[in-house]
Amino acid sequence: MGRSPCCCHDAGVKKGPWTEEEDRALVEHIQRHGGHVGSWRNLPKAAGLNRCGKSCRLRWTNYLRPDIKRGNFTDDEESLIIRLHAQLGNKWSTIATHLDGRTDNEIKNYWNTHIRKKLLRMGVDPVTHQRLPPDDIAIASVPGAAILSAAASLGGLNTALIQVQALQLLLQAVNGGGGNAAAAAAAGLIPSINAAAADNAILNANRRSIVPSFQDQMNLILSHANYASPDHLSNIASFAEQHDVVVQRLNNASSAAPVVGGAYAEPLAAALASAATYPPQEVAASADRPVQGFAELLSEPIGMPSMCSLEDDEDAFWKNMLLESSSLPL
DNA sequence: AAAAAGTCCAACCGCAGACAC
DNA sequence: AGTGTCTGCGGTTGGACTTTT
Repeated sequence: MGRSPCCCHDAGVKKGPWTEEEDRALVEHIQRHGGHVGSWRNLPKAAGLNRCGKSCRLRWTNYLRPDIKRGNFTDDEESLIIRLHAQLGNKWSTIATHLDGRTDNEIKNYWNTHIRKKLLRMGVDPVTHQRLPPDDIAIASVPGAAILSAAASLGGLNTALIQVQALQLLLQAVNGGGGNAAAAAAAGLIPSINAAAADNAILNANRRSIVPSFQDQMNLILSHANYASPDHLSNIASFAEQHDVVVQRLNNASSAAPVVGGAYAEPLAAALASAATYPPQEVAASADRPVQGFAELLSEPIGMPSMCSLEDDEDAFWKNMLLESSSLPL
């Protein structure tokens, strides 16, 4: 109901950084009242502070509260913030309720100063969580070494995002959308993919997960690349459906030995080379195609999925990828 | 060593929902 | 139903600090 007159506009009310004495007065006042503030508007006078009630509330909730956790954000916290932001947008206070001891202000600052820039470096729009258009990031023209370097610079960012990025680039190349340049760019990601796969293997080794592993997703993509044309792939490139296929495969062959990191380089390079020189070689017998039916089910080709969109249940691949990495409930 | 540029984050601003009267 | 007050929220700012030139 409109804006209220605020004591902050009163002449003589102090603004700016808080002194130790002011902090002490505020904390002691709140402690004297058993941690209950009552009316923020009346608090400054009662506590002997020449501050506006609003300023006192902010100081308490963002800095002086005893349950506040200081220090750097962990990788898990960072991953959770990204996931929650994809789901909630700039609802910092809601996001803060999922992170013990972190304030909305702190999370907002961390997003704007760290995460946002990391996502942009990865070619991900921090607002929509979708990949930026190729014109914006010119990914196909970036040498493989530069992509690898960029991936390495991600530092603490959870490996799940590297995996997501790698898979998207790979699919783009395998689908033939980027031609030779895209294939070459994706090939440059092989070392990053291997590193991410190794990380993922470590993650999965510590728990029995029914979520498709990164290796399984890679194997599925490779299997597509080896027998299917780009046109065919464009029809079956729904991650939600790939997810179903992978789950089915896992159920059918749960004892299969996992593929470890370094094993990808050779078959992946071959697959990319094949995709880049479409039309491809001999197409395998249709009976061997696990996703043969999808092309018939879909009336129109499906484009690349939205990156990290957690609101869309059809994008179970992204959701599971991130859930797996954070192992935290929604 | 010093100036300029960039980064970080505590604190402020103003809007709007909830609630009391 | 209308109005005033309180509180919470998200966007923005400004100054301290760090890095680069």
